[in-house]
Amino acid sequence: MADTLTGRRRSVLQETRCQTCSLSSLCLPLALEVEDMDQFDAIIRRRAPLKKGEALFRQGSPFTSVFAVRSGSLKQVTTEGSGEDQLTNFYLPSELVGLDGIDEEHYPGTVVALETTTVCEIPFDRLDHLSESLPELRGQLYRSMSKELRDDRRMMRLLSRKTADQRLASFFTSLSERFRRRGYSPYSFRLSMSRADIGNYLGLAVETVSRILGRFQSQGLVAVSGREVNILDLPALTRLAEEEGAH
Amino acid sequence: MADTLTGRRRSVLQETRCQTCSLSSLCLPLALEVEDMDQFDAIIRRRAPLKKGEALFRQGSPFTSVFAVRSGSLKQVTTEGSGEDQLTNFYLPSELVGLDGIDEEHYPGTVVALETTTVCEIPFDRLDHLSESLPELRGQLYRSMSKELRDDRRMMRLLSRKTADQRLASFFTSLSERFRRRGYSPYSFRLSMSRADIGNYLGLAVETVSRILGRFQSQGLVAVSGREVNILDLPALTRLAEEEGAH
DNA sequence: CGTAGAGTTGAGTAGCTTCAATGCCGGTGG
DNA sequence: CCACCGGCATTGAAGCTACTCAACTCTACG
Repeated sequence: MADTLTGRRRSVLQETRCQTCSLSSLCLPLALEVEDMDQFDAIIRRRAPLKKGEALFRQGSPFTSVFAVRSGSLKQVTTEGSGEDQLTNFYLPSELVGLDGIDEEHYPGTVVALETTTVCEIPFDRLDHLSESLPELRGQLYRSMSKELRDDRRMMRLLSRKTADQRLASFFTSLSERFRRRGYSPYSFRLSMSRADIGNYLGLAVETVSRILGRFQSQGLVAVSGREVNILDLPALTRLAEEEGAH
Repeated sequence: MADTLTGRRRSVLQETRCQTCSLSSLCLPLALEVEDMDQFDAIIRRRAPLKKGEALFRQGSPFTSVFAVRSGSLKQVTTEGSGEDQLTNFYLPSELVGLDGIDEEHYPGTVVALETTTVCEIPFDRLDHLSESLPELRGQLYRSMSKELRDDRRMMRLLSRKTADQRLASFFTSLSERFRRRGYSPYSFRLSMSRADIGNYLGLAVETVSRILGRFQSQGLVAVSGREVNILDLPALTRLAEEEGAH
């Protein structure tokens, strides 16, 4: 009785178990059996929601955990030397944050919530240890990192070969696809990041982002109102994003 | 007797064991004890040397193994859609090739030898299995991937915020550092890649690479003759590479 | 010694940046 | 409740970086 009460209280408070989490089919424990998932569940630490602008962790602080996004979104920002910040990633629900901190023992960038955001904290030493006895978990972890590597390569390609138009088209089609996979509308969504964030991420000046958004709008590709986005012609955007011959 | 003969023949032929490999302090088995290294050694497959221009594997072929570079160098090239190739990485001895193929089950790019090159093939299923019982090996694998993630982020920063001069300065300082760590001269080395490769990698036109090399030379930063490079003022190059405010 | 590919050099230009001014929206205090 | 303020976003004009195109030279290799 005490048990069920506690259980119920916890789950009402923060929907606290992986098994009942709507993201479990996308998240790290994806491949696990029920009893294995319990083990995994046991090492997770829930966190109080982050408010917009709050940091999950800061660049240089000691690496202890990776985090799975439960709701909301975040950005990762790296400050190097004297230079300005570089925004290296946006994170959506079910994605894993902090994997690039494993070697070097500290986080290589600051991760900040773009809106009210909840995350699951997964202490890395315990995750590593558990991955010893759960091959599926280990595999999933390898796959997550590998996927991030491939995404990074795609980003390099974007930054070195694509025009500003193609970059923005890629940005929208990629977001659209990510929303679709998570069960949201791929055509209509709200951007949680500012134009400055988008520009920084894509290697463009804010003004350029703004101008091209305007052009896309007049071409009937998207309808943008502030941070509200409606994708009107996804095929055309996709074509534009993949198009040959930049420069 | 038969045993020792076989052993001797193998080691003469291709210096076949991790324990006698001069790279072991940089390579994957770095953290392993002697007896563990034997286990690791047992799963490695040696390969005939690749000639210049030969592919280690091609984009889209099934992912089976990762490879450790033993000598020589390689480039990774990704062809996407109709667009041109994108060169995403150069690999030097002790570095691990193919980690971005783990998920998706096929290699996301073609890897080609830039000169005569030898590699050790490490079948991934056996590596994964071995990593179950060898935590140090597992940790090293996580760290390798994590490091690659961080390097990618640095590359993104380079591509989106740095001027052509800064990119080339970064390229030289990074190469210099990598040679130094491997026990070669950080000041004098031979480029195994063409100007076109460098340009593709750095997101610059060949002509731009050539022009800036000329300028660096006239500024007394480097002496370049064909593919032979002498770094004359490493501190200045480093300063230039890290310098504030691009664009 | 000749040729093909690699590398250099020059001229003109496109695309994006920078600087500057103005418009819009959402939150806060009177 | 409304007016004001500050940050975010848009728009315009001018400038510069790096690209393209084109011609030429060098170098490696048969």
